[in-house]
Amino acid sequence: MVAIYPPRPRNAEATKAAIMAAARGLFARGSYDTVGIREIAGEAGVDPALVSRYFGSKEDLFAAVLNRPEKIERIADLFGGDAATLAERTADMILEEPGDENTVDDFLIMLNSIASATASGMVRETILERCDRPVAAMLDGPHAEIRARMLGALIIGHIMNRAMWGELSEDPALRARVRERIVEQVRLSLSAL
Amino acid sequence: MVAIYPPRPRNAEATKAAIMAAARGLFARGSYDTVGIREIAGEAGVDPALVSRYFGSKEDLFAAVLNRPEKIERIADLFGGDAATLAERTADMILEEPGDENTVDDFLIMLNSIASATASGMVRETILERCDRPVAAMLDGPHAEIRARMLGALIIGHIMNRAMWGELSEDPALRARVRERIVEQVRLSLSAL
DNA sequence: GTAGTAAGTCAACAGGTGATGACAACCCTG
DNA sequence: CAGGGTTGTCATCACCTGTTGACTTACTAC
Repeated sequence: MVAIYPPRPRNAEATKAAIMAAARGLFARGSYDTVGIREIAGEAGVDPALVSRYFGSKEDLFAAVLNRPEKIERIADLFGGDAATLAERTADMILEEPGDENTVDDFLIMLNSIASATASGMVRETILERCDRPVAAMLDGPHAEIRARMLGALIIGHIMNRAMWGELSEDPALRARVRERIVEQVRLSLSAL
Repeated sequence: MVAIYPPRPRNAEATKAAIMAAARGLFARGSYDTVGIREIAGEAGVDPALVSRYFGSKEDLFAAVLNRPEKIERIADLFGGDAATLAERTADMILEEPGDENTVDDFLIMLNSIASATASGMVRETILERCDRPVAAMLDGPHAEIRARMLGALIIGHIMNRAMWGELSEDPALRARVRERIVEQVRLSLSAL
């Protein structure tokens, strides 16, 4: 027996949001090239044609995901706050619990598609503007750029590591030790002269 | 470079090698999904059909690139040597000069394709077997696995950083300072408890 | 020189991709 | 009720992908 659902409520706003959410989730687990429009539409429960209709092209959709206001705000909070607690904030972000609105996913979306011919430009620009520049601006002292990049390398590494192998550990005590070490690493990177 | 005259010497071994070299170079700059067989063949100056003929499938070709003996040996040297100088070796690898036979490229091939549906499994296995396991075996003390992973994160981050933004700096003095800092970072990661 | 085989070439295939335009259902306004 | 604009559906296009099989060319052994 097949349940008959109402075809789909005619609600453009909700449809757009569903597409966006599906794209976000899929782009965080695959890359720009591996994730298809039909796959996104299927995950969102929407006709594939609507993706093109509402977002123009796949490229535009990816750009929209990259520039989601929630993401931009979250990253601005992370890199624009107090310099004294940057290391702690960074470590907490890296060890963040999985969830729907996850900063780690925002980074994964960028990192997973950095080798894509189409998306790499956008990704690079976004990282430069949203991450490197704010961090470099926050740091004082010589070679702020290089120190910002070394922090960037650390974050990239830990996030890809986590994506590859899952959470580091479920033991809270061990997690606390790992967090401490990450904080130390970040501090060291930020003081790199 | 490929001589266009005479048309092409009938030499299966050289052809295979040319394909392999082209694939290696392209996979280090793009991902498994973005690099096509026609592109590889073009770069090697070879008919696309020969790629399938000599390597079976694109997947098999990628696996062959992943398991190149030179690469395996290089990585084994890096992670299998003396634990006391591991930090220095790692830093030198990260700051390696560009070249044809570059360890950084070997890592990039793996990292760029880690989000590919087809290649990610191979890549994960390779990293686990060739990097994580040797490092964990080399370390003694508690939680060798986690410490190996933290070193892995560091390497991944620095290599992706370098691929994104190019060499850190051309000033030799600055490079030396950066190297020092990386050595410190690696030491810290290896001692993470 | 000639057969046999290795090496390279070419055209085509099935399948998948992003994108489009015509159509149908719906809702809100008059 | 009738209109128009919005929202969703469907079939299809042109293109690109990996792969294959039939063909031609070159080399080697007899």
